Amino acid sequence: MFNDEHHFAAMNKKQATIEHHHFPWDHPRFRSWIAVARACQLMQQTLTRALADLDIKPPHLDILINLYRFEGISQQELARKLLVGRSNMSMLLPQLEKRGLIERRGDEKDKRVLRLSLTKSGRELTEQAMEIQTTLIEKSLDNEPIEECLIVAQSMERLIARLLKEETDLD
Amino acid sequence: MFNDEHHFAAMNKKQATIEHHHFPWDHPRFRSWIAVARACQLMQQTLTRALADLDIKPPHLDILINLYRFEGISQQELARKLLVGRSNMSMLLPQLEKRGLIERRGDEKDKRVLRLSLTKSGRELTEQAMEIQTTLIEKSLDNEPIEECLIVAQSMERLIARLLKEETDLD
DNA sequence: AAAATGATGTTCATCATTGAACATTCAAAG
DNA sequence: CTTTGAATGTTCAATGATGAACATCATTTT
Repeated sequence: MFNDEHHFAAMNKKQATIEHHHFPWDHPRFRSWIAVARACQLMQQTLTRALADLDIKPPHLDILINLYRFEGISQQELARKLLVGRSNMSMLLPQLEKRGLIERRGDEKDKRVLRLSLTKSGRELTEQAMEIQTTLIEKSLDNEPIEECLIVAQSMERLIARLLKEETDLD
Repeated sequence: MFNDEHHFAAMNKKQATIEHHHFPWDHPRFRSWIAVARACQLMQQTLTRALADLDIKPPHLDILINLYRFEGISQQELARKLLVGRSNMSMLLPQLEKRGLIERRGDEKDKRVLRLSLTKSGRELTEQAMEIQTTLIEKSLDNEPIEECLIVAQSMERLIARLLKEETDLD
């Protein structure tokens, strides 16, 4: 994946070994991250095809799974968990509601917030979709030792915490 | 990040320990993958803000970096490297061309293909943008030991190879 | 040579996502 | 109590990404 560049092919060996990290792709962390990003992209595309039969897409599944775990969550909280904007939820949730997969009920104490929950058919669809996603992930990662998966998970969670902290520090 | 679910809170301890992996979020690989996906999303958003001054977005940078490394690449090859559709390139490249960042010249041997290259200002902008991206990645990952970065990279590259193979097997 | 197959790039309709502007409602400060 | 500020959800225009249908050009088959 990182071969066949002919740019600067004439650079002599001495320079190439002495002058480290002149290009991004010479940085190990950079290359790691590019791999992560590409893997995510591919997984997303694969999942999209795997979910096609259920007529939902990854963003919808993200929503459904969170409603499955956190019944009565608000749109705002949902958006925060998914790291997307509120407006996005305002666009997607009415679709799911019209399909009879979710319900939106106004909170009694606070008339601003809408509390979300799955309907019966929504819960059933979610279970099917989660089964598909879990199978895909297991199938894709079953060659990776479990310890390495944990290392990856920990790295990513530290990264998430770090980026989120940076973000809130700016506000 | 995986606490506070009140769903099935009444499940007794025996069941919880004996019945493994009834829910996706109990699967270690599933949780790993969710973390990877969220981290990617956050990185993308952070990079978007970091690039705002240069008036380009991550997809443009992906293109520019590849043109920087692989001068004279075709649109098709570029789309393959970026794991996107050809139509996507047909939409984005004319924008970059109008901004004077890239050039598209028809191949002489094969009149179908357009060969892509950076202009002088395109190369300068790319270097600035790569500096920004590299700095962001280094800054975000400098707490992660280099060995763990390599483990992550290898895991991801195996995953990419695997998913790509699955894909071509279907055609 | 002619025809069929394949590869490359474009166009188009569709959809997810975003940020800004807005309305409503709540909470805090005066 | 009133005003001020913040939180929640909606609308809108703009953008990136996709797949299907199409047009060119190349390659292979017949």
